[in-house]
Amino acid sequence: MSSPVVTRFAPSPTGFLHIGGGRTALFNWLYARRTGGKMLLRIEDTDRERSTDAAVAAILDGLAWLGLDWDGEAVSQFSRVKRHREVVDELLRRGFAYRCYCTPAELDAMRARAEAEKRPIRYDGSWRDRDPAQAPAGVTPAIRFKAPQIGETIIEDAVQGRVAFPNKDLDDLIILRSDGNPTYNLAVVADDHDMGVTHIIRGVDHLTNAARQTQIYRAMGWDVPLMAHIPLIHGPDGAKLSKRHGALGVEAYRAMGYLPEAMRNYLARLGWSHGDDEIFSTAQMIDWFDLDGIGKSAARFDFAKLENLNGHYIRNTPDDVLLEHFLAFLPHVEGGPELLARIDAAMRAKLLRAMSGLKDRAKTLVDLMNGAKFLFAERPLTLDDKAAQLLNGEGKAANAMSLEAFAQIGERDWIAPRLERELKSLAETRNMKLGKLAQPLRAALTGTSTSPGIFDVLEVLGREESLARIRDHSA
RNA sequence: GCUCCCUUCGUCUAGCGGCCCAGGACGCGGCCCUCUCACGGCUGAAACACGGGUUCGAUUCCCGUAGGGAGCGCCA
Repeated sequence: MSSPVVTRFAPSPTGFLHIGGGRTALFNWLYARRTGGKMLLRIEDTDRERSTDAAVAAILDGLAWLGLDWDGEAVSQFSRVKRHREVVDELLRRGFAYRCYCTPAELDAMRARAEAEKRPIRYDGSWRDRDPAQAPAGVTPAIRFKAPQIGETIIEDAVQGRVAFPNKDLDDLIILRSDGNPTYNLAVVADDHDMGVTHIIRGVDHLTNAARQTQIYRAMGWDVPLMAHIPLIHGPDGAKLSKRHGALGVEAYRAMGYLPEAMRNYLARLGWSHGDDEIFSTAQMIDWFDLDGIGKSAARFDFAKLENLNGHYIRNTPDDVLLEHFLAFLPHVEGGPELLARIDAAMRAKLLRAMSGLKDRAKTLVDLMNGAKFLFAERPLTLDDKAAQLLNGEGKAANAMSLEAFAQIGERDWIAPRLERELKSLAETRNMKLGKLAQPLRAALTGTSTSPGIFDVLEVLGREESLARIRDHSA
């Protein structure tokens, strides 16, 4: 009976939850779900200068939108500084740490010198074995970890495989700042150990940290959790995903009209695979997820594929559920709140009836919003270029014919199949192609050249509004 | 500069020595369907970075080269 899996997601609250962080969270969540374990959330806020409450809120909001939850309360790393200091003290007692009286300025100089001489940039260990009696007066020391200097530190990584770091390349890192606050690598080890974390899944940018952390675990005599360092996500151009290129917060993807389940599917497929499967539900994802399906190379973010996937999910979401998604989305998009304010019970009913026609043509909720605009439009409709072109003399004449035919249909019979029969028979008697009648109608009814099926448009708009819009543009 | 990692169609990937003159998906081209746009169906172009080994046999294993990435803070 092996112990239950405990994973954790540990973002630092210095900004929004970016897409790479979202995927890391997803992988941790999937692995915990898959194994029946837990996923913990820890906010790495030991950098008091840069951590903000707003960022914490943004991260929680991002996770909630992605549909990822965690077990227990979110832990603030900063709240655990006492314990971190205890660990540092123990390391000191055991001879695995020492006081370093170098000032930041001296360290900068050391780095600059190393760089100029093209030597590796490392702390020279000047206080490692120096007698503390030589400590300069008035300088509060930082505490450094006394790292092994020979041999190598091996990481058995579930994704990267066996990775060896020569110990001579890993210098004595600071574990407690001169102001008495712990640094990241120390805090992470103490917390992961105390929280019972069994599996650490995070970005490869932490791989070197993994080696240093392993040394601290060993010094403390603690078990090293299993690590899985997942590759990074690159921008469409292959460069690092920076704020300039698409390292957007997940809320930006919400505003672009993507559905959380499409996002989950896309993110899971980016760097992880289960054979040739492309589209899978969250339940399937949980069922299939495992660490050895994760690749080692970085992946580029491809909006075209995300869009395609999103379109799939939009089309396959039931109309009423999709309407709820749509309504929840509106507050986040430009022009959305204004639209939302105009949605009363009647408009809601119209949207629901139009939904099946609308969703087949939408790849994002933004498309859905644009597609639904004709429902909100007021007469006289403004026409786009193509619509205006369709409403030339010939188009208007066609509309006049359609108008005459439709006018004979009563309110009660104003349903798509009946309207379709009417227009088709009109086209037949006049020996016209249906398109010659339908396109001018579409232009008059929606102000555009593309829309859901014309008979559905007529039905949703209703008899009175439809006839009026056609009349506006008939000769 | 030093350490570590990566390299299959434009992109995401399957492949874990013969099933591969390399499969799927997105994107792109063509055809069909059709009231528009989508959807859908069919179809086409498109890749094992390069060079050496190992092996009866390499996309798969090893070593170089080239290219890319990550890390090298009293940041996380």
